Amino acid sequence: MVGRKSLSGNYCPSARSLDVIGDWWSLLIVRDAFDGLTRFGEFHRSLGIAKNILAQRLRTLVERGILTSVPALNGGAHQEYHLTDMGRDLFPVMVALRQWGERYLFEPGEPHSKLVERDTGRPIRLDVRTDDGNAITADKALILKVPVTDED
Amino acid sequence: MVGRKSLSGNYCPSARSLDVIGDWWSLLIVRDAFDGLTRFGEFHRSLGIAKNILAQRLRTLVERGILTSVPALNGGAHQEYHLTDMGRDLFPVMVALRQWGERYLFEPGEPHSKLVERDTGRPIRLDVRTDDGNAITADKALILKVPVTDED
DNA sequence: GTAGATCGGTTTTATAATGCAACTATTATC
DNA sequence: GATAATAGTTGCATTATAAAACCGATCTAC
Repeated sequence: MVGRKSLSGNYCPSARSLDVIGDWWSLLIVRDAFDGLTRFGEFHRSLGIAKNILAQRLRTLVERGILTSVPALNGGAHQEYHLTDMGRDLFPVMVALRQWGERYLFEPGEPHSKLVERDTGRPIRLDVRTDDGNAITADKALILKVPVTDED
Repeated sequence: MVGRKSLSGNYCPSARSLDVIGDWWSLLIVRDAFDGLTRFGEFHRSLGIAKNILAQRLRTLVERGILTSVPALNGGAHQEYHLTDMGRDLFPVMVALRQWGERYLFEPGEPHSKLVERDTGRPIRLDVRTDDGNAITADKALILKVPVTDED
């Protein structure tokens, strides 16, 4: 292996996204960050990830601008990892994954965590639409490739 | 290594989803399938993936119900790989990834492929909402963990 | 204030996943 | 019927990952 293939030059935005957060652990760490976790040990316990891998992932997530490491809000001497705006904007990705998993990966009636609006308790979901509000399914969509340098 | 950690028993739907499609190549294959590719060689050329890895991924995607392999529509003797309903329902995940990538991983003005409504050419986007249509940002959401067996 | 526990990692070592190239069997093309 | 393309499989080299041991700095209990 000559190192994992990089998709960073690809003109498909999905491909570039996967290049950045498509590895095994990154999105799980982000999920925990959405859940309010900030410290090394918290991620470690929550995910059961090996510590060396966790350290490496946190480092690259910070490098790539998805997390920042800030020097502990509460006087403590440790670091805390917080989502940046870029990281927080992964929210729809998380919701999409969650929605799909709920539908296909749980037995009917099997318990699972739920995502709700904090204030009202209403369930949260997500839909694909055109900018004028029309709901879209996959078959009604079309990918326009970039004109010259075909790549996508 | 004792095999890559399985998250299939996790009560967080996002985690289970990542367990199924969270590896390096699966979502890229699915993206190409959305793009209309069906044959081994097409995926191979499009992704530049090693052939043994591609074969393995196609096999597990079929096993897991995301693709089906059908015996060539046009009399030909080869297999074709098509998205199942389960696979097609990954569409929002793809759109979410695409939208995030467009925003953060391209220079202003840098060309990239675009997703539009086939009939009208209108751009497609996606939003997180409550079931009564209220737009939601990450900070307004809350994950309700499953009651007894804390896991998520 | 010091002994022990906890936190946040790094290092080492073993194994699994990946990539590459070569090979094969089957199917299209001429 | 020869040639090439397709759709893989096999074997080997390399990389990524995991588990466990280790380590210094900090926090806690006494």
